[in-house]
Amino acid sequence: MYSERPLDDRKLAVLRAIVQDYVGTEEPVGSKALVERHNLGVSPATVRNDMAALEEDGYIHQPHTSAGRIPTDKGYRLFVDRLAEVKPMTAPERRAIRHFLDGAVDLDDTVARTVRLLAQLTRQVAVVQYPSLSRSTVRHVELVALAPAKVMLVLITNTGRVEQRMVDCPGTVGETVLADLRAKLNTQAVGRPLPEVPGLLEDLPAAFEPADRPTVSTVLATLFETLAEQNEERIMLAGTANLTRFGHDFPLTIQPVLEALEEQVVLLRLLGETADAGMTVRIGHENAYEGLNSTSVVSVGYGSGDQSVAKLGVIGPTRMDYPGTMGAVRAVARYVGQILAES
Amino acid sequence: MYSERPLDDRKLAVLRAIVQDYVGTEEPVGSKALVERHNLGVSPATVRNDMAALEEDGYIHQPHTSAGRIPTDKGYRLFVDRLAEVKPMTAPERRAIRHFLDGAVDLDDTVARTVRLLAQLTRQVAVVQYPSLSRSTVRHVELVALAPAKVMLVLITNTGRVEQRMVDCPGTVGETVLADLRAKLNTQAVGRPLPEVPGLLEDLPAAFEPADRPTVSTVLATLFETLAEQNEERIMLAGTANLTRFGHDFPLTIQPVLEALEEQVVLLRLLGETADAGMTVRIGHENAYEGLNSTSVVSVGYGSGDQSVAKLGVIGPTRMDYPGTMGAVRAVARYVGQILAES
DNA sequence: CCTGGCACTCTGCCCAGCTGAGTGCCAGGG
DNA sequence: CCCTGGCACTCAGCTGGGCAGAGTGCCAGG
Repeated sequence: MYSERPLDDRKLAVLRAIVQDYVGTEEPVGSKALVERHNLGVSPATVRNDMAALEEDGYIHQPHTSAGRIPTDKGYRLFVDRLAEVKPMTAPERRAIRHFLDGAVDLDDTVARTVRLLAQLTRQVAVVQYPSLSRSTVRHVELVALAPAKVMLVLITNTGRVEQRMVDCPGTVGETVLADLRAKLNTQAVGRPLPEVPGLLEDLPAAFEPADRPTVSTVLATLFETLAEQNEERIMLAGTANLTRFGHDFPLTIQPVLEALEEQVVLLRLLGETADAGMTVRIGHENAYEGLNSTSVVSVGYGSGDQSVAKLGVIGPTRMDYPGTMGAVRAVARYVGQILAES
Repeated sequence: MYSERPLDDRKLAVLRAIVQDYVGTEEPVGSKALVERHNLGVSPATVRNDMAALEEDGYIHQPHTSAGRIPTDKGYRLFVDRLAEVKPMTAPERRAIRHFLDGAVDLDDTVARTVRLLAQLTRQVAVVQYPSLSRSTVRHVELVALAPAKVMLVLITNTGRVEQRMVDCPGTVGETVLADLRAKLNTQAVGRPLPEVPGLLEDLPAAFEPADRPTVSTVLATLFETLAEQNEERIMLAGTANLTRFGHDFPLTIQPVLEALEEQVVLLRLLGETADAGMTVRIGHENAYEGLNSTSVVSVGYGSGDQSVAKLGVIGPTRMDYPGTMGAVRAVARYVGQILAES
């Protein structure tokens, strides 16, 4: 890479204007239109020179001679990093968000409302990850005998998530043993982060009669399995209908995106790349997944306290309203966090 | 409506050939191409006469003069009712279905696998409704004291579905009362269909000490609420990426469909219109929901025994391979039923 | 009742020409 | 040294005419 001259303020202003106009009109923007719409204080000819410089540096691009300019991924990147301010939600908007999310009755409902809200606010595709097991703590463990040798194990986390598994025991399970195990499990595990639990319970079978140990071990094994099942991470989607407003060249753009959205794995990885703190914006080719090369992903972690337990975000065309989208994503994440903390 | 002459066999054969060709090529089919591809044993001119008759009766339609014919909704309807045989799955296909579904570990997984499988087999959008509470029976009810006045209620159905609710009780709940209530609930409700349960338990508070009755009533109220929550019916979707192969005239066709797919309510109503027994095919305008006017829905009930507990189906363009789609839908429904019955 | 022949009607495509937007470059002025 | 107005140039997109091909409807004859 050869060294680039630093861009002076006016060139930055021109780039900002180009991004704003292009996002608004979806059409390549020319020098004349630019000076008319923005008070740049210079003539079109001057703007043209700046544009030529911006193009040489790779911030904008011309679809063909005698067309206006379009920002490149690099241009959007600069815009996001240095030229745009996250647009805060207005007070009524905040109230509406708050109100909408407050109506939720359980975790499923909270996530469902969040994802719909986000899709509606940004008019793009919204993605919300369920609070992941790995960063939650145990609220309660319950054991229920369903049949002589069949026990149901229920794990409840502090985020309100409930996981249940059937356990087939090696022999009949006495109610007293079950009660004992239940009590011990809860005393030792409640309040602890999920990943720590296996270590804490390792020696539990030793506290039981030798005859009961196989049963205890079986139950523990299932519990550990449940705890470890990272791949059980779930995701909820909304706003796919907004894809139709993506661009004019349809099937080509939309199909890979729809395919990506069907793959939980892809979405999880996508959200996984979100930095733990602060908002992450991945523009166009910055996305590892090829099908999303012409989309941008704005994502952020959310959590019930200071720590983030899961991620959420939106997926839209690279040509999106970054300040507005980022504002909406941030606001929604903040409120979901509050809701989770309260419940 | 004026009386229509009965269509003779050859006209029916012509209609069948038109449907088959159009489904294959996606292009209006003309008389010459028809006689070449199918052994109709007559000349194009004759076919033309038949086509004119079919058109007059509204079974086919000409986009413009000097174009071939396209089946109308009415044409597809006749085809489905009288001309098509459900295409059974081949033995290897059946094995693959069986094998794929057998790998499921719980209800969520079963539904997820089913919907993906269906989408893949039909290359269309697949919809699967979770086994609904209303037709299931109670397998177990569990009560867990989480805090002095906080009880968790867990309801498990014979289809493997688990619903849990938090109950805030009016006062501290003693463990003995809870155990008593738990026992009574299970004795009276297990094995009963969900809708019957409220009637059976109505008088339960009377069996307790007056002091405990408010608690018992509160728990019961929550239980009944859970039972009644029909709107909790959930649906899983897959194969939306297949929408891109829908037609050439893109955004217009696809957008209303995507919007419909986002609305659980619409999907539920759609599946709700499925007849309880046998397969239902709704073609084009036969769909009540306007956005799906250019799509067909093939749906069927499935269940763990003789009775259907939920519905599943696919949504595709009216121009779809009906015999193949119907075969796939029927086969998948049958196997899911078996899986549910076994678990 | 079927068939071959024929005239007719369209759509889709190609080509040419025009228009307009937008550019790059240059010479002149603050 | 940077900005500006002017000017020639390029090229996508639209328009209109002309052409080819597919497909039809109708008719008279077997």
